[in-house]
Amino acid sequence: MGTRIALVDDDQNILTSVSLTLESEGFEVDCYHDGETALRGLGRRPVELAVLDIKMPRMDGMELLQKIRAGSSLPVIFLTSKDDELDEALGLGMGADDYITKPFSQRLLLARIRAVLRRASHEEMDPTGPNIVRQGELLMDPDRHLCSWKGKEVKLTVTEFLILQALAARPGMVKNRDQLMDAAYGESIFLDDRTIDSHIKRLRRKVKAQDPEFDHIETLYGIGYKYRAS
Amino acid sequence: MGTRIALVDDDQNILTSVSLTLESEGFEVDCYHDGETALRGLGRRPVELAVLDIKMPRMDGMELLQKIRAGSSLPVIFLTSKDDELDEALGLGMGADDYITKPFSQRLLLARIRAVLRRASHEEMDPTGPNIVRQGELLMDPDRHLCSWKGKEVKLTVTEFLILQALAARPGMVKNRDQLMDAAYGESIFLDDRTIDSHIKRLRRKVKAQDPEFDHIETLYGIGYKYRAS
DNA sequence: CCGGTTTGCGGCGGCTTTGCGGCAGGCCCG
DNA sequence: CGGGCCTGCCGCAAAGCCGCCGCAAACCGG
Repeated sequence: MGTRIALVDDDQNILTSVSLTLESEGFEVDCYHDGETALRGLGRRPVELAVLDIKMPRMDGMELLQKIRAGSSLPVIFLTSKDDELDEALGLGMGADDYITKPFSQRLLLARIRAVLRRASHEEMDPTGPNIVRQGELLMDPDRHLCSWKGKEVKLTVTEFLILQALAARPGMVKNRDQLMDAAYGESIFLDDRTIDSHIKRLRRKVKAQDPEFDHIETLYGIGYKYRAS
Repeated sequence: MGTRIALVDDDQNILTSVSLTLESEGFEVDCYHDGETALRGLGRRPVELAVLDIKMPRMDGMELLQKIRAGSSLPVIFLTSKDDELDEALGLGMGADDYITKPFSQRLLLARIRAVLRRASHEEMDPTGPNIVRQGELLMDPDRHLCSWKGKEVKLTVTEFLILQALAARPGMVKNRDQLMDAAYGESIFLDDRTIDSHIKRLRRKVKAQDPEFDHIETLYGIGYKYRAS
């Protein structure tokens, strides 16, 4: 008998197509149209993983996740609409294990489901999970190379991404240019210190393009930079 | 038997979800709803790490931390709401070992807990810990280049920071100008003694800008300076 | 109380660090 | 091969920092 999965979405199309796919892969699927019925259903028929749409009538995914998490550590994958603010992916911060943006391929969903299940089963030895950085309004997902400020996407190059990540992962902590260099490139590479300044310049410019108020990348004269928590 | 962790938060949701996660990871968890009961409980059942919400009824995390620190070096991780003020981040200055802003993923919390525990266990042999200075209302955290008086940030330059640190690290102890020079720059540099006076001048001015009453940097005529404990 | 010494403090010139526009080489992709 | 992006660096201007000066006030021993 296959692994049981709960699927919660108010879109009947998704419900049927996804459940067909999953069943053809040997999973057993419980479908729900909204959060409230899902919550009741989950009480009666426990599952090993839940796939939740974020936007739903009566009780949305976020709220449902909280209620679920109040009583168990059930693995959860979120479905988010592309044009839902990226912000919603913050659900990850709420304790979801992964998320997928619509539209998505069945193949991708399957891969994610299997990955989450794998992680859940031997959790201690495989701490490889989505390594989301969330600092106030800043959201970074290295796995998908996604970065957003106040829900609006900020397109960063790899180097910029790594530097911002290094800063935001430890808000308040001062990083000198060498440390940022190490974060961006491996250790032991020789470049002008001031190259970091250039990246900081471009970083600030890009985020400010979304929000002129942004000023969380602080300069410490003679020391380096730090990310100021909100 | 797993490592014992105390979890203190007034939000039942967090209490249950976090404790479930931690227990599934092999930790043993003691839950408390507020600081007062936590303090009593900690006396009866010692733990190896405490996770505290900053905002709580009856006795908040900050106060609890102080009471804990009065009698032990128990590792502490703070939970902060994202809209708590900067001041809260200073909880670190109060001697917390790390902090996480809500909402947070279970995964992140786990990672931080393990990191703090790892650091704590290695601490005896590796004195490279956070080197926080706390003297009454004065807080200094070199890693974050953070200095605050009565919760208000005081922006210092590197030299000023080093000098104040040298003074405040040993309150009451007199330092002559050469000693302060050594603290600020390495040893063996030749500068006019009176340069120190300039830094002291600017230091006093900056702290007084936050609190005109401040007078803890004392002059010892013909000898040097000392930091007077509150 | 007096004179010499020490300190507080405003200010200033020079040096260092940073912000930022710009540019040219490199890489990737069509 | 051509165009577009990324990137490292340069150079200038602005900002920040620091050491020192000079004067007035504070201090202290006699």
